[in-house]
Parts: sequence; C-alpha cells; structure tokens
Amino acid sequence: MNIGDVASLSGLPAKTIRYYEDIGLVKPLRSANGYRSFRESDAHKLAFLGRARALGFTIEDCRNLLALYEDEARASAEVKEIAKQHLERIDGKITELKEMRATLAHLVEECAGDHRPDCPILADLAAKRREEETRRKSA
Amino acid sequence: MNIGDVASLSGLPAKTIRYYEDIGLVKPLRSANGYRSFRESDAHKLAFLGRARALGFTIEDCRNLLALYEDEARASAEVKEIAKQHLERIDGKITELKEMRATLAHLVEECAGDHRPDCPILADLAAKRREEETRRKSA
DNA sequence: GTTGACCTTCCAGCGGGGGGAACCCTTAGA
DNA sequence: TCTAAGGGTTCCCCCCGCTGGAAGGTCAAC
Repeated sequence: MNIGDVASLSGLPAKTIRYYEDIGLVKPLRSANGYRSFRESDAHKLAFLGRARALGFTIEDCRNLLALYEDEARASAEVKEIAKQHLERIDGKITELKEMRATLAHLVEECAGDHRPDCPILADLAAKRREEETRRKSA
Repeated sequence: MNIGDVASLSGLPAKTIRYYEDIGLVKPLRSANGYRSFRESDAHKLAFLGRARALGFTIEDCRNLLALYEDEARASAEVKEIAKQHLERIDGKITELKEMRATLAHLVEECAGDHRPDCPILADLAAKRREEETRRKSA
C-alpha cells in the first residue's frame, strides 16, 4: 500500500504518517521507486495510533502503548497504569477549564454588553485585588 | 522599573515579558544602559495580561482586550463578545475532554490490571469496529 | 506527449514561551 | 582597587504535534 491508501484507511493525513515515520512510530518498507510501502501491520498500527491520539494520549504514551500492544508477554497492569495517568491528566485539565469557565461566565453575566464603556470584565482583569479576594474566599 | 521589578509585580517570568515586548503587547522605554525601563502603566498592562492569560484568553484576544481597556470610548459589547466567544471555546474543550474521559474511564474499569496480557484497553485501540459502533449507538 | 494525480524531500511556521550561552552593568565588600 | 554576585542584554535552539508549501520524481490514462 502507498501512503494515500493507509491515509484513507486510518483517517490520518499523509503528512502525519510521514511524521510518525520520522519519529519512529511506524517503519514502512520502500518500493523500488522510493515510495513508502505499507504492510497490513503498518496500517493496523496507524489506525491504533489514530484512536489513541483521539483519546488524547501523548505521542510518548502512544509509543509505549504500541510497544505493549506488540509484546505478547505484557502485563495488562502496565497498560492500565498509562491509561490511569492519562485519566488524571484529563481530570486536571477539566478542573482547570471549569474554574476558568466559572469566573468567565460570572463576568459575562455582569457585563451589560451595550454601547457604554463601563465593563466589569475589564475592571476585573485590571484589578489588583482579585487574586487576594479569591484566596480569602477559598480560605 | 527594571524587568525584574515588573516580573515580581506581575508574577510573569522575565522571559515572558521580553516575549510580550517582541510581539508588541508592551512597549517599555530604554534606559541609557540599554535596560528596559517600565512605567507604572506598563506594570498594569502586564498584570492585566497575566490575568487574561490565566483565564485562557489567547494572545490575540489579549491584544484586543488591551486595546479596548485603553480605549475610553469603547463599547462594553465588544469586550463581552470576546469573552463570550472564549467561553464557547472553553465549553467546547470541556465537552471534548469529558468525552475522552468517559471512554477512557470505562476502559480502565474493565481492565484487570494484573500480570496477564489480556487488556480491553489495547483491544479497543486495536479494534476497527469501535468508531462504527459509537456512531450506531449515538444515532 | 502531456496532463493530472500521486509520491518524494526539505524548510518554515503555528502558540506561547523555556533553556542556556555569551556578554554587559552595577554595587557591595575585602 | 579588585573581585564576586546578581542584575540586565541579545541570540538562537528547543518543546509538541503537526501543517503548509516549494521543487521535483513517478505513474496511469488519454
């Protein structure tokens, strides 16, 4: 298979697949004309990578997951550990975004949003006291 | 004020402040010795930027917010619009992360996490059918 | 034989800075 | 007066995970 074929099979752009070869995630053969020649197993790996990336795993996670995938003597505990750590990263990001959302939603509600210049959003961004107040409230 | 002073006042690393000058967000003066010389107004802008960035606004958003902050004839509607768009971006990210979290949490639960190689996480990543099934369920 | 769709390599850039080298300026202390 | 420490400066490369584009080679169809 040429790169275009595995691209449509895996749903990954050809550019991405070349990049994955660059960083050693896949190792396609080469045809006489210099074209990359992908085996079935390469196509499977690329699909695997696409799904792992869609779940937000980092490239390094993917590298490790792929190694475990190919290691028939793996312990599922190793896979689970990678997944659990990623879950924690996701939870951390969700928490952070929710905090931003709460602050921002509050400010947006307070802002009249009309032709006048008075704006609680700008006032808040400009205020020195915000950080202190937040600390006092949470304490 | 030198860069170290505004750095501790604003909480931003000196590197970041130099970068913000590079991209034209602040325009400090220069002393005779070549050192950047920050006015009170520069210090306020940097603190403003630090808070806007902490709320997840992009640099371009910050540039626009800063311009509105300095424009006494602004309409608060313009500020509100930027904030609302950012709120939507945040909501989009939260939704995306929650979807990842749900899938991943389910897989982690199913995985025994012991010394055996059998692993539903790897099975799912390797399976072709997942995407189709997901579509069928949500349809 | 020429079009057009593929493929190749290489180089640059995104956002938002961080690390570190190599150098200059200022001040305090021995 | 020398020296050491702790500022400051510019410069360039690095991070992640690609993406775009230029300049060219290859292949099948008409």
